Amino acid sequence: MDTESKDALVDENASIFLHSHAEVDQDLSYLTTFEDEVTRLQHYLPECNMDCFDGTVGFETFNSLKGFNVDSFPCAFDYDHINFDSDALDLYLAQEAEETKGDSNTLPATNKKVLGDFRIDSACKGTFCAEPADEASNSSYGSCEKTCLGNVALKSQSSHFQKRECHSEISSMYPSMEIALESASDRAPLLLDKMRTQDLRQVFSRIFGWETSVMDKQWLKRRIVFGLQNRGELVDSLNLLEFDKTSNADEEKAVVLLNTALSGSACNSTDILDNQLNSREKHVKRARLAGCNSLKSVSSPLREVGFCSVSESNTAEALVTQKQTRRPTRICTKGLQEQNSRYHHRKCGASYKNARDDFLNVKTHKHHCRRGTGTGQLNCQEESLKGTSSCTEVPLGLAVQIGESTKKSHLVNDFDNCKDNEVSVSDEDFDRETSSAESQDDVSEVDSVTRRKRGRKRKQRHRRWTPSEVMKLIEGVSMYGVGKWTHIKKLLFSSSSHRTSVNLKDKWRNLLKACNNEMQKKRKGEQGETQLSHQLSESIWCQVRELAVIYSYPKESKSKVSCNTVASSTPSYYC
DNA sequence: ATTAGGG
DNA sequence: CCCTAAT
Repeated sequence: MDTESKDALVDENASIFLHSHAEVDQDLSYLTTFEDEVTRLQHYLPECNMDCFDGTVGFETFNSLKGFNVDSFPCAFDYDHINFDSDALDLYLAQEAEETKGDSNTLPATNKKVLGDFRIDSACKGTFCAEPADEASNSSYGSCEKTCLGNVALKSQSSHFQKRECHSEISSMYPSMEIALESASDRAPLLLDKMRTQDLRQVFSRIFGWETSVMDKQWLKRRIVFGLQNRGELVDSLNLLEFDKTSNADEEKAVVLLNTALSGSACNSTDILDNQLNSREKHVKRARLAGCNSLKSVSSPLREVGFCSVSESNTAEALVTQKQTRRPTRICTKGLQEQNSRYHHRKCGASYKNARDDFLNVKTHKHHCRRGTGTGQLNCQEESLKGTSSCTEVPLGLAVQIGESTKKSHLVNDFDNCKDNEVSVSDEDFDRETSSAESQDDVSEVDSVTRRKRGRKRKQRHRRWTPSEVMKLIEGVSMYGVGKWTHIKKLLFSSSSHRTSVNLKDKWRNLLKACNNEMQKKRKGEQGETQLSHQLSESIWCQVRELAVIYSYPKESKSKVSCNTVASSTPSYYC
């Protein structure tokens, strides 16, 4: 590959990535998937250097000014395989485009290896390396000039990683990533490339459910490929496409095949979501390394399950998983603007904010609807439904513990009540926030139905604390003490963007209260246990009690804990 | 920016 | 979970 063609290649990639902001803002479909956000990210890093890819890898923790938050970067691995696919696809498309320039129709076999030969070098412990096995590419690998796209510059600097003791997890991640790469061996683009722009757009609309104004073939191809992948039908489609290709089918057929591949299960994303709302596998693909830097390596068993499923991407199960992982989203702004007077904007979690709102400058409006606003709440929900009927995504009923409603009065609003109505948020928020493998048990069908009836958007503010989260919190308190919420957050909840330090504090407060209630019940001999107490073993309460004694939470101690436990009772009495 | 505490 | 005050 000579210099000239490299430049051309860069240009090709530029056409992939560098859509204008106006274009991005105009077409809401740009904001629908993580992959789009990577694209958007690259607006800011058009030079496409190594760090650029670091950025895509650790998107959540990316800060345009500071680079990565090193602390949490190691936990951002859940996106890696996606990005690999993306970048590999970029490279592939670029090379393919270049090839087809000189050689119109034939698609050299060398194209295939572009994707297939990626390997993840796990030799560098704690360092994330992905390099093309291609020698030619490697030759200019280090330079990281504008050709880095062609070189697949996916390499993180070791220093970013060696800080954390995630090595084992990272290592265990490699197999799945390799598989992810394997499964992405894309021949779909081959066929897609033969299709006219109109066809691509047609396919796009079939996949995503709405028309896009984008005429960029590269972009459309990427979207389609990822759309297929999202629906877990990439493999199937590839098979169809492959077959189709060998049988000399024409473009029309390609469209038909693509549509066919999609029509079976994917044409109505709403229905799909309805049906698959509560599937526990939804989060698998994005299973993150939650708690990977936990000092005691509080491991979530579900994590392994997640990775396992990813590795088995050829199984039907994994297909389902993929299908549920990402889905098209529409950004709803119309109607909301009318409602803005009823809302007020509100800040949100720090990391979240940094990674998204600040950086991307997305139209991510957070609307806040408080109970005290009279008719506001109901109206806003109903009207936003009306005004944005075209984008009424199924509310992904998030976990709300019904059982807790009976205990609501005892806790500090642990059971939250419809405060935020967050719309126009890209999928990733949801995925990210629900991707924690631990939260898989959270989904309450009854509640999701309830929410749906109430016109609830898919964004739920309240996330039930899972037992493992509680355990992490308790562990954190025991290690750092009460009040060190920021430390605990950073060290144990760095991967849980939705758990802020304040949340931890609140949860601890609630835990103390709940713990106290448990004890009172025990004294009375009652057995009416809360759902929470079912999930949390007795040892948990025991730990809470002891910690409550040690650290005696301010104010809380005066009322119940200290009066009952510290003063009169032996903390370990019930243990 | 964090934390405590009320709602 | 949200908000505010205090630090």
